[in-house]
Amino acid sequence: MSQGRSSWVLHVDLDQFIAAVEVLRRPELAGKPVIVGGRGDPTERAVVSTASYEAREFGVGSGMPLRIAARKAPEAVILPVDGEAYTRASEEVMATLHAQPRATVQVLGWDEAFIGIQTEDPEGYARQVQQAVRERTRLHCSVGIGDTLIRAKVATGFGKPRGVFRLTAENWLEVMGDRPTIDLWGVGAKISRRLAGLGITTVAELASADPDGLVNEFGPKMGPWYAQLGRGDGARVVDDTPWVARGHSRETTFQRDLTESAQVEEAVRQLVARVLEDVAAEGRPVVGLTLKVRYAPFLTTTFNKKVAETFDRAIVLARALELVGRIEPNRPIRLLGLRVDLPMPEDARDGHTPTRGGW
DNA sequence: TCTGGGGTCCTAGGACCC
DNA sequence: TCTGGGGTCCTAGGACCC
Repeated sequence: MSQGRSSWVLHVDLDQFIAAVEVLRRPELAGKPVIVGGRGDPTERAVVSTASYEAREFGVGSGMPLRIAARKAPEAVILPVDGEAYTRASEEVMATLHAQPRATVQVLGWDEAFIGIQTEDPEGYARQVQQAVRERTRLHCSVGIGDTLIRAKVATGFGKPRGVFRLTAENWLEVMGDRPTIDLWGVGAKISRRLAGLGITTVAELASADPDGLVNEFGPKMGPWYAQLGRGDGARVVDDTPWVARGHSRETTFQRDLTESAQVEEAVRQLVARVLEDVAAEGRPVVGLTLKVRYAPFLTTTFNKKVAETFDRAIVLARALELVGRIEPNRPIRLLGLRVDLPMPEDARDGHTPTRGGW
């Protein structure tokens, strides 16, 4: 590590991004509890997109029903989601990252990206990145430094807010070993429970788990992937290949449950029309169609239909309406939400397409 | 008045073919 | 009358992330 420049992965993550963007254009909100979600109306069915740190002190967090958030933080200012504003801010941030010297940038979403960099002083580089982002956008970010993408990503959490943290093979188990598996990126409530069923509750236990047991439980891909996650191992190279969408979707939640098939048809027509706009812009044909029907918060039914490569709106709509015909034909309709997914052809990048396991 | 909307990827099982 | 295995495609469903 002392000779020349070593390769590092930096993970840059904006702090309370959406709330921060809102505060920038409403300076009077600085230091106040701010919640952004839905149309900003806590009486509607909607959830919190982001809460400011002040709002989080009341126990408000992302994904929480807006109604409950408003109850927990009655003083909070609740604002509607303004996707275009966040897209603009995001573009400024990413342009700043791309302008960093020698940086390879892999954008992960609105508010985070990996940077691949060769340097002797990753902390110094990270501080430079933070300063550049702050000067150009007035937004603050945290930076994780790692020798793999996974370690960099996990490291960021220890840097928040506005900090820098380094996580490598050297200190991974020391820092993460005793933590529950759910703290890992990619392990949620369900998987951590299944891991516990195998006697694995901590990251250290997962890191040294019997590979065969994991394959038995999770299959040939996910089994080895979870073992690798436990060790923090994986890809070390930041991949700046332009991202190509695998498909597009539109989802909606009804303020009042739908009960008539005519209403369902109309809703599907609208969703299909909206998602086809994205597909038309991409210029690649649709190759399938999935209709997800939400009957209750946790009860979803999926209908798939293979579609021969087509750009034809009428055909796509007709296929979607065929699927509508399969929704509970013998029972009264009571629909909470709908989602239409339109996959597009795999991009021919000779097997390069990064997968979750590729991390 | 109980849960958004946009994504990604994996697995199991049945149908079908050789 | 009894009995294969492997591969691929498609559908349904699940899990997770921001």
